[in-house]
Amino acid sequence: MGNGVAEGCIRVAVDAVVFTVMHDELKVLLITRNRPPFKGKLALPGGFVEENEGLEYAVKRELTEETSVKDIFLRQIGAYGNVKRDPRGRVMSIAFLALIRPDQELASTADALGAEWRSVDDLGNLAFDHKQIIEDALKELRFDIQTTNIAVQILPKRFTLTELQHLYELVLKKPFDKRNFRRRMKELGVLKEFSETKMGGAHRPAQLYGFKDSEYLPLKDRLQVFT
Amino acid sequence: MGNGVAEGCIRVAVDAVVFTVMHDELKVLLITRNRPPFKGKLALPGGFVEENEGLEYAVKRELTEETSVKDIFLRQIGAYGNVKRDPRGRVMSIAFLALIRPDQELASTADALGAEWRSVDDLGNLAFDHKQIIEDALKELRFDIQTTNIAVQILPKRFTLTELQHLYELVLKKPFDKRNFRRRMKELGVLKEFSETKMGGAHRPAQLYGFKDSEYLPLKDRLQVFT
DNA sequence: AATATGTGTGTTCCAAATACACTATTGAGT
DNA sequence: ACTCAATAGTGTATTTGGAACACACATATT
Repeated sequence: MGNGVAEGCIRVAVDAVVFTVMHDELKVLLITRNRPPFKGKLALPGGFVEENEGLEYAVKRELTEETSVKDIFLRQIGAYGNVKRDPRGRVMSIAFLALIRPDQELASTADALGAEWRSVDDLGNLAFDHKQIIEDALKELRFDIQTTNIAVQILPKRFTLTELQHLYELVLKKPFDKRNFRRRMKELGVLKEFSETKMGGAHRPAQLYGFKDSEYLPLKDRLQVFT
Repeated sequence: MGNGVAEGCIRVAVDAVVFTVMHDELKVLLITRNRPPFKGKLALPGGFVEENEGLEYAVKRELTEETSVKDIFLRQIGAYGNVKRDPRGRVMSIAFLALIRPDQELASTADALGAEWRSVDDLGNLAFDHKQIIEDALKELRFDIQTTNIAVQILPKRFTLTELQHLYELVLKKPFDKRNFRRRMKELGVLKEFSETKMGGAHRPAQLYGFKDSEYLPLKDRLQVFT
């Protein structure tokens, strides 16, 4: 300990792990780095936190700067502080998780050579420890989708229960029984039913549903194992 | 963005939320601050991360320096990065959680006016946002005790099932049925039975148990809500 | 009208959670 | 030696909720 002004001063970055579903695959949003280190490699969108901004503000700003994605909900998942994780020197990073609709514009910007959606099963080598961060984020996502209404963020205002089930099956990588899934979802009490139906297919039109709450919300306070 | 060497440079601290159980109460380890800001106030043990040390190393070092508690397991629970959380300027903190045996020596050191155990129900005003951090840590602890073997850290090598149940009841603030508790604990398969019994009381001697694994370990990979 | 696709309801079956009350063993006191 | 107090230890019946499954219904396509 001491009294130095710069004591404990470390460069702090934020990184966003943004998931979506496209073409029946779970995708994560990556950029191609435009600067060393790891120039030309794929990495999570992110960057350094400014002196006068909060972490959540910083990650949203960086995300918009690098991918033009904006106005999304991001949840903090952890701090990565390994001394050697960045070749430039000591840089720690706070990682955030999001799940968004696939219809966002991904503009190229000055800060990155372009953003793209990559399948989580086919990431290749990534810059820094970003592969590890994505793995951790995926675990959090799988947990969150079972215990919060985070699905609000990716689904349109109105969706069918079949679409909802597809999402769950894709994220959790396992099939569900249709009838039981519908029953349980309705019993959770987080959905509202619209009077409209979705026409268009060669089949009976599907009832449309939406979430009652549009903010991130734990479904039950927290899981109880011992009751 | 830019190229400044000090870009994104923020002072980074670590804080330890260390719980134990004493006199049938859940306690948290606090120090009295010896320096401004908040001089004389209670705070979590912690301090600035050095340039060349990892986060976990830093929090262990600070904890030992300030309370002489050492060799314990600490799990990261999150980063606190509010711009205004420290009157000295921009300081963020990474918080860690631990659960330890109550028989540790708490020595006074140069860095703090002494460490003490305080009941979580009677904290009073704390420095910084430490009250919030403790609240969050308590939620994590309640979750962890149900989904990991974190109880290893606080229990002696050998303990009775009644002692184990007391711990759970205290942390989760609810009573359990003795028979169901014992059955489920045994079925979890994380306990081993010793042949010895605990003599001494004016009653039938209790069977002694221990944990098979002594490292922090999720009991099931992660909770499944949708099966 | 036959078919493909998806919706909606009812029933059975099984596993997990819950509720519940007595016996066993020791030490202390007399 | 006997009794009492105190805690350890145990088994079963019932309920509940989820999973699996059968079937009926509605619509658009051909």
